[in-house]
Amino acid sequence: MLRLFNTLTRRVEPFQPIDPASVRLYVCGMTVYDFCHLGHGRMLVNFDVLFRWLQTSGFQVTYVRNITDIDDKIIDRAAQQGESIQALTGRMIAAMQEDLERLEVLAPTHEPRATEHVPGMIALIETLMTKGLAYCGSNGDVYYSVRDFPGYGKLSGKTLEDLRAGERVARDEYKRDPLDFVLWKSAKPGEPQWPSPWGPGRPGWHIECSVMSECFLGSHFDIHGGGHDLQFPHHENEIAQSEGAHGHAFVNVWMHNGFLRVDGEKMSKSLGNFFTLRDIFQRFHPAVVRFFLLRGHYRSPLNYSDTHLEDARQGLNTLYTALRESEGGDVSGIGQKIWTTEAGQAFKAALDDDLNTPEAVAVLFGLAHDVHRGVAEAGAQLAYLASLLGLLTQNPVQWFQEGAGLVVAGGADERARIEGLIAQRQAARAARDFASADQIRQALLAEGVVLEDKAGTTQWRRA
RNA sequence: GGCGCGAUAGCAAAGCGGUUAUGCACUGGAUUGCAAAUCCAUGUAGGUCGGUUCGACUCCGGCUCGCGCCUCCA
Repeated sequence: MLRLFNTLTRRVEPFQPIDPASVRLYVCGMTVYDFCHLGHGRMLVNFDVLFRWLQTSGFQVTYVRNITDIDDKIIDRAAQQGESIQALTGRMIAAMQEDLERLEVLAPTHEPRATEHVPGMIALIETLMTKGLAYCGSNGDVYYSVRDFPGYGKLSGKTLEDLRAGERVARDEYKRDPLDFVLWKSAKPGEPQWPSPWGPGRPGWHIECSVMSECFLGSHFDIHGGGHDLQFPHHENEIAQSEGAHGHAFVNVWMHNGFLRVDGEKMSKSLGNFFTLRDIFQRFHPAVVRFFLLRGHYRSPLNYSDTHLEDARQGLNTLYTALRESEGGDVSGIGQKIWTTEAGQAFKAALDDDLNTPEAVAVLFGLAHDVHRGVAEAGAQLAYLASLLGLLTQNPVQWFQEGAGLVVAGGADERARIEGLIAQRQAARAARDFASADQIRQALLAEGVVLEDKAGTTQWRRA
């Protein structure tokens, strides 16, 4: 049985969906004003693994991952670059989708955009007004009144007093309480705006998730996820909005993934220490990045460096070597019987234990070992289990020839040239001219091509 | 200042109150015309000080160090 760490209770607990056959999952996605960086990639891959594992576990999963396509940063960035908001967000959404496809992150069931749900947001704010949980400030902004929502702080484990004691709580003359947050912002000239009972304006950030989750999943659903930094205030505020409006529980399980770090510090836009996925993909194959991310537990911090990515690449190559050895691993005929095998059971136990992907990956290495020792079906099991994590999806021979996880120049022409040299070397070997044969081996090795003589033929791969 | 998380071998990273995690790198042997891959065999751990226990890397407490949230942030 699947067990998940629930931020709300701060412990790992058995997962039981509201409806036994299906799971409703919502994850806070991207604010599209820039390219995705590796930290975003980590979050998206982690929840992709959850999505996949829930499905593998037999649940019918409705997965909603929103896109925030209106907010201050988007407005600022568009102005700064002299392009329209739609042009900027359109460009960034396309880039994100390309990045995610390369990372083999599956498309969610629904991917709503904030701008498509403004009427719903206005309706929810009106409900909050009616219930006395929201008020309109003299500046025309509408605020949520946190002191009127009992239980504010339950997700982040903070009390209103704790929060007020913080040095960094911003003062705002229009708010009744410094912790009150904006539900609706009145429009400034030239900014995008929608009509509302409080005048033209645009929604605050938190309200969109309360509305879009309810639209697709109802007002009470199973799992809500996001990065650790969203725990407070974003998710806390979502709870205040949704539970305040509906008067009943909003989400059963809250999940938050740990940060990706650079030199021990959180990778973030504000620190400027981020690496975009597309930059990394210029050097490493996306599969290496995915594998690197899954070698760590989703809740632990994970340090990024080229050395770590290179370690991951070597490890992934070990798995691909086994897969190549087993001739690709014929997955047909595996099916449900995988769960009666030792490896299958260990793999399931690992993922059922709060998505312990490092341990699941260790099972894959065990199978790779079995392949080389001639254990029947080990290759097929390896390919099958790895596919459940979105790993080892490439053809192994191609994988090795196209760069073995590195991005190398050269296409079909380059391959023909290498194979020509290999043919020359084979001729030299046949003539027992080992000096010439070794010369070709050395020349190819110098350009990163490794030759592997085996059973009379020569296989090659990139180092 | 408030709240919380972490400290595992050369590097990365898990589980576990007593039995090999795993990967990368390294060492010896086998194999190979030479290699690569692989196999076999080895080595390197658990911040620090106490406590609980027959026994602790694993539980409890102090200390030190690192990180996060409290402001936009995945």
